[in-house]
Amino acid sequence: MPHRLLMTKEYASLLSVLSHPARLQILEELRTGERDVTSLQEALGLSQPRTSQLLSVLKAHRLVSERKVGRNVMYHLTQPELAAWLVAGLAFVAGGSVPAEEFLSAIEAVRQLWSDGN
Amino acid sequence: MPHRLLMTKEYASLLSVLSHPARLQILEELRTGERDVTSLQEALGLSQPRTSQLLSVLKAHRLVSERKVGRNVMYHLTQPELAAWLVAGLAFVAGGSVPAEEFLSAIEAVRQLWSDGN
DNA sequence: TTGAAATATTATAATATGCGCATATATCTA
DNA sequence: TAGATATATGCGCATATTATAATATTTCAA
Repeated sequence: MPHRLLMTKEYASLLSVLSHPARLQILEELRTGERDVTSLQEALGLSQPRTSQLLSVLKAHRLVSERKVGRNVMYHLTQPELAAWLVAGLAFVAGGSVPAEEFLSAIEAVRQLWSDGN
Repeated sequence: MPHRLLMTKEYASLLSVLSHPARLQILEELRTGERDVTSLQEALGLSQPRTSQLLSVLKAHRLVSERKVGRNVMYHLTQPELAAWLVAGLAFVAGGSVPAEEFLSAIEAVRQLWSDGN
């Protein structure tokens, strides 16, 4: 398979990992540093197994890395710059349309959230 | 539904549209300007109906816009900056690992392709 | 070593997506 | 108007993804 197509496929597969609300939220939580599974689980309001499998998907694509501390597992962004790139991508939500006022403010709110230390 | 979750869902849905090799290729083709359906169809080696439905997905999410010219339909990026953002995202393919030499060069090749006028 | 806490894995039912095929629509040209 | 060209749409099936529930593994602490 030619390089270009290979790349396109790899890239598409990366994007498909990102294209999931809960996985995006996990990345959002990790933008400020390490978190253990239970902490993420509570922040997202998900079950423990669900949280764990979402993390394993992110891990499989090397978006997050783990570190064992006692009986906990701490997760962090493998490449912290990913968070900034994701924030930049928010600009394309709602496409080229003229979005509703409310929607614009929602975008801005989330942008803040991701940018600030919270 | 709170703003934040709404946004996350919207964003995830945008990313899912991007997470498809052929759709990425279409966006790649459009990075330099307008193209009609037949031209895209030939560039991608897809059937006409398939090309058309891929375009309709991109259109539904306002990533591309159309313009009728005679009996042709010309498509273009609604937000041309999307292409640059996608190029930046290539950095995260293969995650934080140390990728094989060959793989790195493939990334670079594609980056060139997207950046240059071809 | 036994129990409890933290995390991971597996099986599975429900749902969504991808894609080929047939067909429809619209526009131009002879 | 008939035919050809360009594009779009609807349907159906195969496959992929999501999410829940049950179960397993690891580690600590008493």
